[in-house]
Amino acid sequence: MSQRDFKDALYEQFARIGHAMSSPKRIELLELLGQGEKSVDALAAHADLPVKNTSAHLRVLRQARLVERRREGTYLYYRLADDKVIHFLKEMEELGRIRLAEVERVTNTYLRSRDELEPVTFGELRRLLKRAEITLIDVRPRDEYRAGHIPGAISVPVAELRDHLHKIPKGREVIAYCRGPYCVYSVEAMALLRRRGYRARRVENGIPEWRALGLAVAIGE
Amino acid sequence: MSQRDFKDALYEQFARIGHAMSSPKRIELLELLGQGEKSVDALAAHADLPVKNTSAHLRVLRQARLVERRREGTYLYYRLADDKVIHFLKEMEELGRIRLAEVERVTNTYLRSRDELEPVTFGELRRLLKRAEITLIDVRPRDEYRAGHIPGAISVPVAELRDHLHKIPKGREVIAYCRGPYCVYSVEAMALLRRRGYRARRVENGIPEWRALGLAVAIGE
DNA sequence: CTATTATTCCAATGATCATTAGAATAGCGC
DNA sequence: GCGCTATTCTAATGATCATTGGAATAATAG
Repeated sequence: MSQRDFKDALYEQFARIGHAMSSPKRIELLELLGQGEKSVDALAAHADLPVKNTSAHLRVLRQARLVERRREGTYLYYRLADDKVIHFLKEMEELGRIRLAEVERVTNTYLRSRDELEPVTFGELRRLLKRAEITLIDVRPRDEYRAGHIPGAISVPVAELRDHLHKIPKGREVIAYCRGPYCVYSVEAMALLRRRGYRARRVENGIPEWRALGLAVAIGE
Repeated sequence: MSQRDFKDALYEQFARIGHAMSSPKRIELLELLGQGEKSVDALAAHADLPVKNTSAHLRVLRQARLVERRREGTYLYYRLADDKVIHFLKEMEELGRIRLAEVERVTNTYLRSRDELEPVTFGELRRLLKRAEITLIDVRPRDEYRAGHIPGAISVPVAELRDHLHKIPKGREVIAYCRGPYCVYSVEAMALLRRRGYRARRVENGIPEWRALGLAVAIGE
């Protein structure tokens, strides 16, 4: 084997990972899997894709060894193969944020200027939780809450928020978190709460980032 | 703008970075640029590509804002746009190493079993350098040495090693380093030195990794 | 201004990929 | 065994990409 062949073979293997990350839909699927394991069906629904299509993308991710799966009855549940995958994805997004002005532009267009949202950092959140001064709500779908949430948070999926406001006391500040920095659930939740007279803010990051820092995660109801 | 449009636009931006990393040759080019800035010409020679082709790949990398360039006379010199790029590349390779058994296989085929090489870690290298017990040689091309090398190393490009053995004292152990963990220069250098009766080892990582750790780099001759 | 060198742009080719229809599989309950 | 559901596999389509020949550009030297 020549030196050239060796290099070619080596870089080709690395490129498999790049290739897996070269499709917007595959990135979205990985991001969703960062919230916890999910069936093909559920992934398809969240990513707005036909199941067939989702299956094809998962195949590519599986070939790059980024995801694994397990069977339960007729369902196949996919999960990230390693914590490193989320870590890598976050690095990629940070590089995007730094290098690509378009990311900032797109984000500002939809989320308004980020600063207007007065996001809460994890550090501040932990201080506030310790003093028990706030109500922390997890506005993701309930199964994602079950798969892992910040200790002390209560589950109020954004779709049910309007009907469950009675669960949330008015005197205390409400802090919402969801999937991550680009997830809109907490933005929507915050807007609704403020309209109803609550003091409300959102956390700037989500569960995958919380996990990546090695912070404790509560599981189940 | 709907939530769906927002997500699509956002993930499409991130996918630009994945796409840039989805070609083996582009990864090789980034790796080369991790050694220091280089002309299209030089990149083409190192990567074993036609200049035209190299130019096209650099175009893609430039569109993803991973590289920048500067003109000097009729030459264009490309460089990495940010230290984060190398950092990201290294993350990708680590994920590859963990996830892709093929990488191990390819590596072992060419470099023999890695363990046989008795690689020196950066930690050990620094201890040995402090005690001045070894001769440290940089076996990369001379321009890469000039662009940045480990303080205390002397430049002996692997191609010239055979004719410059007189520069290297026989009593002390010789340690060689090159571009990184998959670079074969130091492996070749080590083999030659051992045949000639030297005690020789190689460093397990290279300059990009040294830089990524924030360690001091010497520039020039 | 012309010639020369390094590089890019344009356009066309073939290769690879995403998507999607239709057939096939795997597990389950009967 | 049969029917049902979730998912995958196979194959074909069109879209995108890498590659490459030929023309164009940009800087320099004469």
